[in-house]
Order: sequence, then C-alpha cells, then structure tokens
Amino acid sequence: MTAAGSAASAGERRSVTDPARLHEAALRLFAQHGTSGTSLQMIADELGVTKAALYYRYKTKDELVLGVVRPFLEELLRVLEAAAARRGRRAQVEAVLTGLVDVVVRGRGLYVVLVSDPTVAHLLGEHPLLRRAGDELVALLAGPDPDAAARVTVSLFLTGLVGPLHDPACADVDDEELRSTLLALGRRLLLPHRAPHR
Amino acid sequence: MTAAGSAASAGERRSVTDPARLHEAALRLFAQHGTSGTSLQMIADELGVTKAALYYRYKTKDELVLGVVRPFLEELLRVLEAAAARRGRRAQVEAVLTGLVDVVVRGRGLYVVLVSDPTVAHLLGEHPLLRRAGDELVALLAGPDPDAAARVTVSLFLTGLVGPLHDPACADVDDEELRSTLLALGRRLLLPHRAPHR
DNA sequence: GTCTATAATGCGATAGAC
DNA sequence: GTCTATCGCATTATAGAC
Repeated sequence: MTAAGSAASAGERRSVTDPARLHEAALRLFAQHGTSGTSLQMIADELGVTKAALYYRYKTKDELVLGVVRPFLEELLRVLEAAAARRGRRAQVEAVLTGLVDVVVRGRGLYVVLVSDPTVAHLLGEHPLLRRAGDELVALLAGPDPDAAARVTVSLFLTGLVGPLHDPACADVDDEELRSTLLALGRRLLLPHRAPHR
Repeated sequence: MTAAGSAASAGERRSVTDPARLHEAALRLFAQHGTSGTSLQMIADELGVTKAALYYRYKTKDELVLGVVRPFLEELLRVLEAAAARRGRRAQVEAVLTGLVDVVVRGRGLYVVLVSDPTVAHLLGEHPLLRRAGDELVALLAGPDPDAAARVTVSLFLTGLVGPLHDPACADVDDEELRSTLLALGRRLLLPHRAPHR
C-alpha cells in the first residue's frame, strides 16, 4: 500500500518533505550501521541535504528513529488485531505467522533494526503503547500460560526471523521462497508436533 | 576454565591489567548499548579507571572490541574442529549443536554482540581468520550443497539463539533448562524430519 | 522548507608526569 | 600501569538568513 512506488520514479530531487524518502534512506543506514553508528550527517548526505534540514521534520534523533520504526510497528499491530479476532488458537497462530512473515519480508531491514538495535529496544520500552506489539505477539504465539520451553521457542523464532533477511548465504533467496520457508519453519516450531524419538 | 571466578571474589580494586575484568565490563555494556553506543568513557567509569588507562592495553577501540570477542570465537572454533572430526553428518550436527549451545549459554551477552552488532560484523568480515568460524559453522550445520530452505533454516536458528538469552520473558529460565530446550529446538530444525501434513 | 554558520558537548586518541 | 591534561574532530542541536 504505502509501497516504495511513490518515490521510485527516478533519481529526481524530491526533498526531505517526502517522509518516505527519509525513512528509506535512514532505514538502510540503520540496518547497516545500527542507529548509534548512524549520524544525522550520514542520513543527510544520503539524501543530498544538510543536517539542519532533518531538524525541520524531527526535533531529535530519537524522534527520527521512532518515526522510521513506527509505521512498521503499526502494521504489525494490525496483523495482531486481525489474528486476535480469529477463533481457536491454531487459527490465531496461523494468522499471526502469515501476517508477521509477510510484514517482515517486505520490511527487510526494518525488522533487523527493530529486534537487534539496543537503542530502538530502549526507546520502545519507554513507549508502552508501542511496546504492546511485542508483548501481544509473544502472547498470541506462545498461547495462554506458556511454559519455559514455549517461551524460549517463540523467542528463538521471532529473533531468528532476522537472520535470513540479511545473511549473505541467503541473499539469492527471493521473497516468495523466503516467505514460504519461514512460514514452514514457524509452523514446525509453533504448532503442536510429535515428540522426537528420545 | 577462564571463568568469571578469578575476578568474582569481592569488590576489590583489581586494575585494568587483569583482562578478565575489562572484558566482563565491556561486554556487559556492549550487549546493552551496542559497541557504537558504548564509549570508552563508559567502560572506564565501569572499571573505576580513566579512558587513558584503557589505551595501555588496546591501541584502538576496534582492537578492544575484537579483544573482547576473540576468546569466544576461539572457543567456537574449537567446537567446530571437534565436530568436524566426527564421522557421519548426523554425529557432526549433534556435536556442533551441543558445543554451540553450551558456548552460547555460558557466553550469554557475548553471542548477542557477536551476531547482532553491525560493527562487530564488519570487523570480523575484515579478519578472514576469524570469519572462518561463521562460515564453517554454517557449512557443518547445513551440510554439503544445501538448498535454499536449509540455508534459511540454519540462519534462522543461529540468529534465533540470541533471543532467549536476553528476552525478559525467558529471564526465569535457568541455564540448564535453556540449554536443553535450545538443543531440542536445534535438533528439530536441523535434523531430518517427517514432512508436515499438507 | 532548506540553507549557512555555529554553539555545546562528547568522542577517540596522544603526550608526558608520576 | 595509571594518571591529568589536552588535541582534533565528529556529534547533536540551534539560530537566523533566504
């Protein structure tokens, strides 16, 4: 919906006014260097503007980071809402999985920043409204009153999703195959299974 | 072996000369704020010394980061060596899994820094000697000529290992249970399995 | 809405006393 | 082996011209 199409037409000089351009550039740098390792200067250079121009849109660097991450979180919350409306745990898990994998694969770098950047984690921890996303996600996938193993499993899966997104060994995997593989892995980990031979 | 025991006796003023103390403090900060988000000042404060004192041990910040990560990588390489000496893919995977999970659980924060800090990733990419660890690890777990699904699976598992280590939802899980759960998940993901009902 | 210019602070790193 | 002091530079952030 809010795809990259609007800004993809050409190398035209669009200005920072278009938030999509800023988000796209900042995100790429955040994913590559982390938010702490990315200066406003780097973002400004990438956009062909000056640092000061960025301060017209965002009062602080923290707000910029949140601004980049927020749309992704909101998309995730919509997935969770839709999933929570389903009846039956199995249907809920399935809905979360498909929605989550889709958002994550489309988002690529965004999810990396979201789960593995300490600064972002800290910022989200301070905004309880945004924090809900993570908590609800875990609750839906782990089910009610999850034991230790279930919690570890969910945590491993959610964290692990980022791996294939930027692993050079998986660079040749196209989005469709990545989606279906991650989905299969999610089902294998999160849906009831036969216990392994012991 | 080089456990935390040597420096754990009391709050005694040990000085930076003892590398274990420096590594411990730096690691905690790296895991919490990322390497870019951790200044030498923060490390020095944590140790009760000045920035300048750190420069006696390490010429640059990069060298300090590598110094903290290296012992962990070497431990990992020993695990890989031992595993590679086994006969049969199944035994190799099993050996890598048990060794890896043990090192990761004991290392805790170290693995977080290793897999999710962009600066560390970049530094390791420049030292081909250290880079071997990651490559060999993937090769051993994914097997010869792995298809896309196998590569995605290995990547998800290796990245996912960090999740439960610092997820608050898993904070109550003790090391032993964590180890056995991660091991079970690894087997489930990386050893041949019956295809799911489709 | 973007610029130049600059303030204020913190950074990594060095020099030299002890 | 650790200190104080400092250099040079990058950083976040602001003020004011256009």
